[in-house]
Amino acid sequence: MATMTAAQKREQARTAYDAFLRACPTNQLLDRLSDKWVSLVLAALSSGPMRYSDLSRKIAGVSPKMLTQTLRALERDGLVTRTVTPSVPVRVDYELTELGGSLAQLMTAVKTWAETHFDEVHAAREQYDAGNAAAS
Amino acid sequence: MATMTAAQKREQARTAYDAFLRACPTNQLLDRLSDKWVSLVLAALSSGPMRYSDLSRKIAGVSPKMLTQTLRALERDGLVTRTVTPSVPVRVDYELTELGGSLAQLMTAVKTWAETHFDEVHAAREQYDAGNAAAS
DNA sequence: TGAGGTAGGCACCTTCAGGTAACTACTTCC
DNA sequence: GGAAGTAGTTACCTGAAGGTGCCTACCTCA
Repeated sequence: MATMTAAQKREQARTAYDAFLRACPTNQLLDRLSDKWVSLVLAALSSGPMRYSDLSRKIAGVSPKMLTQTLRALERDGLVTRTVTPSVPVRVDYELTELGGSLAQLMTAVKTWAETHFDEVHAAREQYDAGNAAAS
Repeated sequence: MATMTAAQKREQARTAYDAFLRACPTNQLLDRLSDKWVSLVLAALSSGPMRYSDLSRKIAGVSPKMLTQTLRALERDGLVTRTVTPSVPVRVDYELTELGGSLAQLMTAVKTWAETHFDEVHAAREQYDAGNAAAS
């Protein structure tokens, strides 16, 4: 029975995890929030509504595919609104909803934490790296 | 000059992005925080110190590799402490530092947001999906 | 008149994060 | 004496996220 220990345990653990953590709606939202581009788009939009091309310029490193994908996800979750103005060249504006705004505030709080404690983290890193190098 | 438009622009954009956003220390910390396992480990440790195997059981879905990797990263950033007790089988305890605790509180705030607004998000999703299906 | 901008969609292709499995050294329990 | 647990490390491999290029359709400006 030695052959099934690892596999079986893994299987059991996975099942337990699915039931215990994966099914938790909070976790699903957390996953969404931890997306790389979501925070950037949220930050960009927190200074007011923007058009698609404005966003792609402001965030710069984002590919059109990812930008569209991220915006669709945020729109689906009711965090941003997508307003199409059927003018001469079709113009599309994206804007934070109230819900999105409240989330953006939270992200700002996290950002503030990062800014406040960055020096501590940085010091810890240097100390860790130095200790690591010396220990060898 | 038509051949360089896309490539050149992309290059420029990438450079601008690197200088403008990637170099921002806050962004680096944000990246760390948005890690999938970091939040889970933080949540697990917020209820008190735990041993390696305790963590691997509690979080379940995590592989030993990812757990070690996550813990090392957190330790390096001064968010958790790693205490080795050279007892009979080497025993290792992980515990949140003060810094880690403050971050865990922030994550809890985000979690609270997610719990509070989950129904709104869920409603938005259903509406979006329904509208999408009907529109076709 | 054709090049460029606006708002993406589609398909391919690469990369790398993360999973899996196997191994270590030491000890204790059966 | 060997199987199992503790705390990992290492090498290998896959799958999915994300990047890139190419396409549309319409309009305007040089």
